[in-house]
Amino acid sequence: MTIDILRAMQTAGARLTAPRRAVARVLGESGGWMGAEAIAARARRYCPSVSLVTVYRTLDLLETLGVARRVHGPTGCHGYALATIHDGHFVVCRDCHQVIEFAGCEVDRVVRRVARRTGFQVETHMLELVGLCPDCGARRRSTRSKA
Amino acid sequence: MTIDILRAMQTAGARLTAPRRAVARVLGESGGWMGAEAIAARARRYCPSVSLVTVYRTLDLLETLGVARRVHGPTGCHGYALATIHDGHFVVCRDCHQVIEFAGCEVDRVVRRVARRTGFQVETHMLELVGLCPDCGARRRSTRSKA
DNA sequence: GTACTTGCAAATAATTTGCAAATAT
DNA sequence: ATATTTGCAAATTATTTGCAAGTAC
Repeated sequence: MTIDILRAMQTAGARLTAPRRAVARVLGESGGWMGAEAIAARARRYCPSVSLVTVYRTLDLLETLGVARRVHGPTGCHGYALATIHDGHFVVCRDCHQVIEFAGCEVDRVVRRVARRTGFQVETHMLELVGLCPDCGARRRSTRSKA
Repeated sequence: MTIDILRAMQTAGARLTAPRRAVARVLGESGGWMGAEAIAARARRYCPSVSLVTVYRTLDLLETLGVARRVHGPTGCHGYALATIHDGHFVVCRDCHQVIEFAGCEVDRVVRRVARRTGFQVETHMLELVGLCPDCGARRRSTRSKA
């Protein structure tokens, strides 16, 4: 996980600095998405001096390299998650922020159909599913039954 | 178009004020998405005093009523467009901002498949296609061939 | 008449930029 | 050695809120 991120940066000719390693590690260790502020807070475990600004810059870099992807909450708030599938999308849990990736090809059919019907030359698309992960779903059900 | 928006507000028990009529009209006349600032500017044609704050508030209302929908540009900037299909999605032109809706049922299959595979209980999803509309696509092609 | 709306000004939130000092290669 | 990267402070952008005055019903 983390290693892949570091390798991607290195391959791209970016320097492997302590702040960047820290952000990569945080993203690699998290099984979900995190906001910039949270990433910065957590990254300070590994690089105490890291600033929020650098986190933003690093996230930009990682997004460009395709190893991290933006998560758009329904409310508009942004976060980032590790991207391991090329051109994938996320299902995100609204409770615990866990994310699971799925391949973009699952929607390609829809994209092609809409493109043909509308005459649009579709270049990109954003898709994100939001709901409850199995754990949070189960927790909710048991909590509700107790009430 | 515009009438439908007014009717929806009325049905919901919201008051039909001049600012709201103006925003509704702007959205109804636009064949694409517009940002809050642009909507405010245009709405002043019909209600000179309308403020940006009220535009935001009205857009919130219209979104709640389901007659307008948020458009999430790839860069994160937000806009709004008229929503005529229940639970639909947009294809948006990155040049002229034109939007065309398509039905949500086109992606339901994908959503169900991913839900089953991941065990997530999917509640909502966001999908947006971005590209060039037929006109802008043609314009680009002819411009490029001249160069 | 009354509850809902508006507009102003100010607050908030999230992200970006200029620039000198620090550092990976 | 040098070009890249960092952190600070300040700027920007987008949106929200408190509140008194205005208005639809």
